[in-house]
Amino acid sequence: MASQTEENYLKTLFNLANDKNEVNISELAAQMQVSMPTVNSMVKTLQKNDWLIYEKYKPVILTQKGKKEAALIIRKHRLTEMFLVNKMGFGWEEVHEIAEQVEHIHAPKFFERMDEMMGFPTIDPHGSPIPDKQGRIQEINYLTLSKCKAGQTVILAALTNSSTEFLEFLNSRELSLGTELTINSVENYDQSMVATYVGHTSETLSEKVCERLLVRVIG
Amino acid sequence: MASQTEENYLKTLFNLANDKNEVNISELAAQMQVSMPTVNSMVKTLQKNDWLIYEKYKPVILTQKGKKEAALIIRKHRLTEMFLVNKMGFGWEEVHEIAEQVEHIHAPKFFERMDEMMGFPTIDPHGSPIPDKQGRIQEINYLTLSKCKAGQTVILAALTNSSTEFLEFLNSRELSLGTELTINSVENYDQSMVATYVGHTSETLSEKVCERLLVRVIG
DNA sequence: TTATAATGTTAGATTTATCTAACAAAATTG
DNA sequence: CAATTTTGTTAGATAAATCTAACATTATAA
Ligand SMILES: [Mn+2]
Ligand SMILES: [Mn+2]
Ligand SMILES: [Mn+2]
Ligand SMILES: [Mn+2]
Repeated sequence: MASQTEENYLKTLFNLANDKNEVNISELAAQMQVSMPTVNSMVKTLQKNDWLIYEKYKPVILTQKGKKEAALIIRKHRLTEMFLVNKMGFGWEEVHEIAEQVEHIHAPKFFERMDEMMGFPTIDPHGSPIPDKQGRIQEINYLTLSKCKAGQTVILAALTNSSTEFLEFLNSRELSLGTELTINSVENYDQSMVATYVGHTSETLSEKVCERLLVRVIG
Repeated sequence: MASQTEENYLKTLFNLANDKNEVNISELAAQMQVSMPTVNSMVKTLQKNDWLIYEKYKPVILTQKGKKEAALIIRKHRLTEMFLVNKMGFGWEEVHEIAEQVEHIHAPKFFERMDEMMGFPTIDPHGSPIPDKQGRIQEINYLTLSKCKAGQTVILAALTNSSTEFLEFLNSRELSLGTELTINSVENYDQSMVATYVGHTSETLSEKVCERLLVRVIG
C-alpha cells in the first residue's frame, strides 16, 4: 500500500504528465517542493512498486498501474471537495487544503457514501472531472475564455487554476460555475475582455483571468 | 505540532491513565502494540514537548497540556463517529476504524461544521462523552447493568467496550442506546440476566455482556 | 530474604523521507 | 563545436519510528 508521501508523488506525477506521459525530475522536485536528490530516490522506490518507469537521465513515465493508483487518489480528493461544498456548506476556496488530507483516508465505504449522498457527481467544485471507481477520467474539452470572440455567449464550466487567491478573486466578482457571460468586447492592446453576466454589466477581466476560465460556447 | 504517531500515543495515554494519572510503559506498549524500547524512546520525545512527565523506572503521567491535547484528538474522533452515524448512515459498529484516521486531520473548520450540522452533540454513538473545544470532558456516572437487581427498569446509555464484535452482538439482539430494559431475573449461578425490552421478551444476557452495558436506572 | 519473574533501559540496527555537497551528463548558446 | 548552464546522480548525513538482544532495576514469591 502506498504511503501518504508516495500517494502525493503519484498524484503530482499524474498531473504533471505531458502528452508523452513524461515528467522531468526537476519539475517533480519543484512541484513537490523537495530537492532533486529526494525525488531521485523516491522515483526508484516508486519504480520498485511498478508505478512508474525510470531510466537514468530520462524523464519518468507512470505505468498503467501507477496512473490508476493516482486517479483513484484524485477521485477521493475531488469527491471530498464536492462533499465539503455540497453537503457541508464550505466555499469552493476552502476545500482543497482539507481534501489534500482526506484523500489519504483508507476507507472505501466512506467515499462511496459521499458519492451516493451527492448522487454520483461527475465534476468537482472547480469543474474538474471526478475519476470513476476504475480510475477512468472522462475527458472534457472546454475552451479557454481568452480564445473567445466579442459577441459570443458562454457558460463558465471549469478552471485551469484553483488557487485560493484566484477563487477569492472570482468570489469578489460573483463569478461561479454555471454563470452565463456575454463578451461585449476584447481590448486589442492587452487582450482584456469586457463581459456582462448576472448582476454585472461591463465587468473587465484581464487576460490572466480569462486564460484561467474554461467555458462552453452557447451562442 | 504532534505527529500522527504522537497523537495516537497521547490518546492511548489519556485512556489508560488510572486514578493517579499514571501509565506503565508495559501497558502502553501492549495497548499500542509496539515493543517496550519503542515506548521508552517515545515517552522521552513526548516529554520534550511537555506532554508528559517521565522519570526512569517510574510510570509516566500526562501533563495538563498533554491531557488537553489528547482530549482534543478524542473530540475529533467522537465527533467524526457521530457524524458518520447521524449524517452519513453508517452503523455504530463501522465507525471506529474510520474515525481512527479522520481524527488526525488538521482542519478545525471541518470538525466545527460537523459539530454544527449535528447540533453540538455531547455523546458519541457508543455513549461516550465528546470533549468540548477546551478539551473538558463532562463526567457521567452510569451504572453497569450487572450491578442492577431483578425488577429494576433501566435505559441503555453507554458501553464500556465498543469492539466491532460486541457491537455486532448488540445489533443481533436489537439492543441500541436508549433501549428501555426491565430485568426479569438474575441467575445466581452465573450472574446472567433475563430482560425484557421492545421486541424481546425474556432475552438472556450473560454476565460478560451485562458488565459492558452502562445504564441509567429509571424504576 | 534471596531467587525468580516482571518491568524497564541501553545499544545498535533498520526503514522511510528528507537534506547538502560534490560530481556527471545533457542541453543550450555564443 | 566548445563553453556554460541546466538537469540529474551519487555519497553521506539526519530525524522519526520502529525492531531485537542484552542488561538493569523493581516487584513477587518461595
Ligand atoms: Mn483540489
Ligand atoms: Mn495529499
Ligand atoms: Mn472510537
Ligand atoms: Mn488514530
